[in-house]
Amino acid sequence: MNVAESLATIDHPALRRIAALAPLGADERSLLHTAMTRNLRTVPARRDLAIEGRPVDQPLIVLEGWAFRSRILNDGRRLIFDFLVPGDLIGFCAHKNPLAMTTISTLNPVTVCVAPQPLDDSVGEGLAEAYAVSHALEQRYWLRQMTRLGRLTAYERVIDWALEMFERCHVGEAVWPTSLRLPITQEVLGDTLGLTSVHVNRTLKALMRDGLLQIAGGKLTLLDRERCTRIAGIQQARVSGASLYR
Amino acid sequence: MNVAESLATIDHPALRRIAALAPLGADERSLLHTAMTRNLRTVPARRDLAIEGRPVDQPLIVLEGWAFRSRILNDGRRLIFDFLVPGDLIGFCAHKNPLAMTTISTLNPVTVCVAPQPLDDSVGEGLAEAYAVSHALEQRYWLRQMTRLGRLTAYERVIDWALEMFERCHVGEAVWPTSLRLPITQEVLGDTLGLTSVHVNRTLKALMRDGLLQIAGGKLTLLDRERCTRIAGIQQARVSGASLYR
DNA sequence: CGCGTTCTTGACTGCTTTCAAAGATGGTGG
DNA sequence: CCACCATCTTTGAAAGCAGTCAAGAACGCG
Repeated sequence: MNVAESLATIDHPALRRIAALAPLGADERSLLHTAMTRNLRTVPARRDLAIEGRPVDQPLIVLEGWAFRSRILNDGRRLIFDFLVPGDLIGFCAHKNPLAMTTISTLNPVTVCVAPQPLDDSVGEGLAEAYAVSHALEQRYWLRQMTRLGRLTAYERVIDWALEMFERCHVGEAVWPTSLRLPITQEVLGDTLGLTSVHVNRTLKALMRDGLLQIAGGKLTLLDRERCTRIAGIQQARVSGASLYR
Repeated sequence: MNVAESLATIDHPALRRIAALAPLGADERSLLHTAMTRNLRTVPARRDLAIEGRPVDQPLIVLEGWAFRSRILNDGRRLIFDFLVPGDLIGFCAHKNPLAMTTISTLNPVTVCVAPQPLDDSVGEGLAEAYAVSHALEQRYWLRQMTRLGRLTAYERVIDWALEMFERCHVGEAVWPTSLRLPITQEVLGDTLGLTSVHVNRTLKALMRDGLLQIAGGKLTLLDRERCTRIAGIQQARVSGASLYR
């Protein structure tokens, strides 16, 4: 691996996010790098990466694009559990013969690679730790989603969700940008927040009017992060002593 | 230990539930049995077994009593994520230095024991599998909870939740009893379903009027399981996840 | 440029909450 | 055994947040 490749890979958002979860050795980074440059698969937008109830196959890493986990009720109602962005893991299961618990669908073209397995105790300890922390974070997001759906108003839900998206996309980074590209419609956001798209629209208008945040043109912009954080007001528990958050 | 004790333990709901998750060898049952008769700890009602943000200590098995996982917002709003009943596991984490993601509080006196660790690959494979399946089930319940909170009406939420409680308490059992003792108030149920206790009360009245189920005197009774299943059945996943198009 | 998707807005409906107060329940001590 | 108290349940009236329905405007892609 030459220097140019090394730099390019180190800058890859997916690798950056995974590396932020646990300290990785040079050999582990190399394992990841190899996986990320081979066995790539790109799935077009609006396709399923997994279908609820079907057997889970190889564990994957999302390298490019966005996807979401959802469930659709018999009468058509849909709930979106969460989004998968570069650096997220798919299909890790500790037990035998696992079945997919949710459907995973792409929002735009998604590139994945097979997640490398830890080789032995020396090469892979950090990797295993990173996978475990990634899983713990996912659980934390699910708890936060339950709290949003169960106890926050529409206004609060949008704010809290927006902050979470920044967190997810910038794990371990000291500074957040002020905006984030989102390939999602208001309908998708509604199904994520347990609202109708009409009410999402009205709520977004109110949030912009109040100078808190803006979602327009496929871009989420935090207009007043300070005030958003205060309104969301949910205490955030850290999952690990490691300094993932500041 | 005399025979009577042994029989009593084999019939113990906690052991029965864990054994239903994966085939356990005689030595593994023995490990569990030893753990379940030593190092017991009983915590009174209305105490915390864990506090969000604090370090997680030994993994535990609930032997007796009920507890719940919750989060309380700054202004006092509370969401209950799920309930822990005999046979449920607490404090299993794959990564280092884990912190509790939720507070766990007891509803009545709860007896726990330390969960035995698998000894090696021969004695413990089934145990490890049981723990993994238990964890997967927990995640499944969380997804179901998100769906309830995000997309079901109050009426549907109560029904779906009631069926889930029977499922949780009778994992792997062919026949369900028609009723279940629940040490929970309507206030607790409201915080579980994202409703006010007042509306829970009204909804319960409606469900009883419609002959579907009854929650009274600390007992949940399924009056018409068939019809309840049909109403909650909207939660059954559709095979065609393909998602964006309705 | 044209068409389908997405966004926006208004009017109306309705599920759920809020507020308040009375009634039931269960445990405790006299 | 009963009085007493705290907790929990129940009910009504009014208000509010979010959903529904509908239609026009804006956007983006080919």
